[in-house]
Amino acid sequence: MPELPDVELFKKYLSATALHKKIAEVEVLEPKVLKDTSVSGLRKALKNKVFSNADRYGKNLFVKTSGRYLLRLHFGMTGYLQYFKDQDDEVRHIRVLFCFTDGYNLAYICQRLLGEVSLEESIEDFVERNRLGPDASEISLEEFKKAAVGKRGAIKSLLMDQSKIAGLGNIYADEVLFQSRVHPKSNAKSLEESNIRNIYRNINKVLAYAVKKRANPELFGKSYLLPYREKEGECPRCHTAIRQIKVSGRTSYFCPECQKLKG
DNA sequence: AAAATCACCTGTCCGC
DNA sequence: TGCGGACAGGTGATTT
Repeated sequence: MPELPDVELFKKYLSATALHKKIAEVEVLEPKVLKDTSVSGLRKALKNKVFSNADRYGKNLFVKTSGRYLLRLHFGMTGYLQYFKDQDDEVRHIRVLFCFTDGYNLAYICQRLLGEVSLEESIEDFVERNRLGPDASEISLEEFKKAAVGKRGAIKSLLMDQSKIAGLGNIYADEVLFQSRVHPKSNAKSLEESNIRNIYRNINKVLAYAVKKRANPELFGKSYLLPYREKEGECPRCHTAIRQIKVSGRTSYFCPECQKLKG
C-alpha cells in the first residue's frame, strides 16, 4: 500500500485525529520496527508530549512533537495507521500504540514488519543522511531531468530509486509509465526529451489523482492501469492483454501495444 | 554504475 | 485437508 499517495493520506488521517492530545503512554508491541532507538527511548521522547503537526517526505511520515524529536513512521509494504477508542481487538498487527489521555489511541500497524519507526532531529537531516532525492510531488522539471536524462538502466528502476526521486513505488511507477506510454524496461538513455517531459507531467498528474481518489483503485477512472493490474486484465485503452514482467525484481504490468520498448 | 540476488517478515493463495 | 512454494504497493546489503 504505502507509496507517496498512501502516506499523504496517512498524514491527513493523523492530522485529523491525533494532534494536540497529550500522549499518556507509548506501547511498543514489536521492538523490531524501531530503528536507532529503544522501547524506553521512544517512550521517554514522547510520553507527556503532544503531536503538533504532520509532514511527509517521499514515503516517510514525520510527526512533529512538543518535545525535541520528530517521530518518523515508514510503512514498509503493509503499514498503516488506525485511530480508535478503548480496546479494539479487531485490529491485528499493532506494532506501536500511542495512547492519549482522553482514552483514544493511534496504532501503527505493520503486518510484515518491513516498516520503521524512529526519532529524528529534522526532516532535512534525515533526507540528507539517507540520501533521498527530491520528493516526487515537489520535484521540478529541471531536477527530474538531472536525475533521469542520459542515465543507464531501466526507466522504471530509476523512478523507484528513492535516491533519485522519493515517493514512487512499484504500483505508481507502473501507472506513470502507462500514462506516458513508455515501456518499463526502456533504457533512460534512449528516451526522447518529449518522453521525459511526459513522464514528469504524469508523475504530478498520477500522484495528485491518486490522493484525490484516496488511493483506492475502485475509484479510479477508466483511463488508469491501476484497477487492471491483474493477471488476464486488459488495457483500458486498446484492450490488448496486459503483460507482466520483472523489472528490478518487481512485477511490472504494462500494455505491450501502448508501451513499446525503446533501447 | 547498475543489475541481480538475497535478506528481512507475515500471510494468503494456488497447485499437487 | 495439508504442505510447499510463490508472491505481496519496500529497501538495504552483497554479489556479479
